[in-house]
Amino acid sequence: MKIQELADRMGLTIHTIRYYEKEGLLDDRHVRRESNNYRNYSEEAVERLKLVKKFQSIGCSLAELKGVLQDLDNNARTNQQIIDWIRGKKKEIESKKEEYDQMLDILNKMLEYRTLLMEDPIKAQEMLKTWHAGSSD
Amino acid sequence: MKIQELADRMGLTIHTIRYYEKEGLLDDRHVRRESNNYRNYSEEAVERLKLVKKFQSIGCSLAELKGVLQDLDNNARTNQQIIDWIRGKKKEIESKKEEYDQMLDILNKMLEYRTLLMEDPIKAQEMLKTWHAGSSD
DNA sequence: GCTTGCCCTAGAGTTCACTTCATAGTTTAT
DNA sequence: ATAAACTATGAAGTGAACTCTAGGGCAAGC
Repeated sequence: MKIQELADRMGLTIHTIRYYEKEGLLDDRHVRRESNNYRNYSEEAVERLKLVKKFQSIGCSLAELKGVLQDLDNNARTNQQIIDWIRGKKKEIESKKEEYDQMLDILNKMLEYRTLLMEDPIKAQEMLKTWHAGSSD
Repeated sequence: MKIQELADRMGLTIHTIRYYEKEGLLDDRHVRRESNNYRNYSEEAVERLKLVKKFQSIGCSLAELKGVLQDLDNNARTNQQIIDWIRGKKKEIESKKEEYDQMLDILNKMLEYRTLLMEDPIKAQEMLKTWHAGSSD
């Protein structure tokens, strides 16, 4: 498949895909060149880019991703190193999820207040007071 | 309190704090100038920066944050607009959390496989096969 | 055969969120 | 009184991840 098709399928621009290749996130299992020098992508490229997007969505930098993917590809690290990396990542993600939960709490309170403000502004005022009494951070 | 003290308390650099001010995240409730032109921060500045950090940690850009904070400050938007914004943010966070959960699943599988690989490589091989049979994305 | 459209490369430009620098005024300690 | 330490400003620099441009090669339709 040619680059534009892959870009459409993945929701990326052709620039981004070429950029990823330059950054070492794709290798010859994913891209080959046709006789006219056009890039030709395999289905594996789709899977690879899905993985890239997934990791990226949880805050992996491209550099980190590159390391991980290459290590998985060619077993550059020992199994123990990989296990350690996975454990570290899991912790990161779990604490990130906690932050998100805290943020959801904040938003829920805000929403509660704002909704009440539309229905019963006086009660909303009271709500504010109880918050200010008991919130310190 | 002067800038270095605030920086220490918040775990930020003085540069970052001045930068935030320049970007409109702090106003005269948070910073005033002394006669010598030094910035003098109130306790509210601490709360404000905590809020900034919180929003930032869930992926808000400073620009978005500026809009939100200013709107909350001076009621620039209608209550309904704010409610809509909160609902939108909640959805964003919830779908982000789902992504994190998916990622945790992936990591857990990887961990399971890698652990087994150390204890019983043959079983690990079998594990790989069952995955490849049933995974498409 | 010529236009239109997709492909190539190398490199410059952009945005975000800082970070560093140059230069200078102020305060504090010795 | 002078040095060290803190403050100020404006502007330039950084790194990540794109994004765009210039200048060119191939390919498909009329």
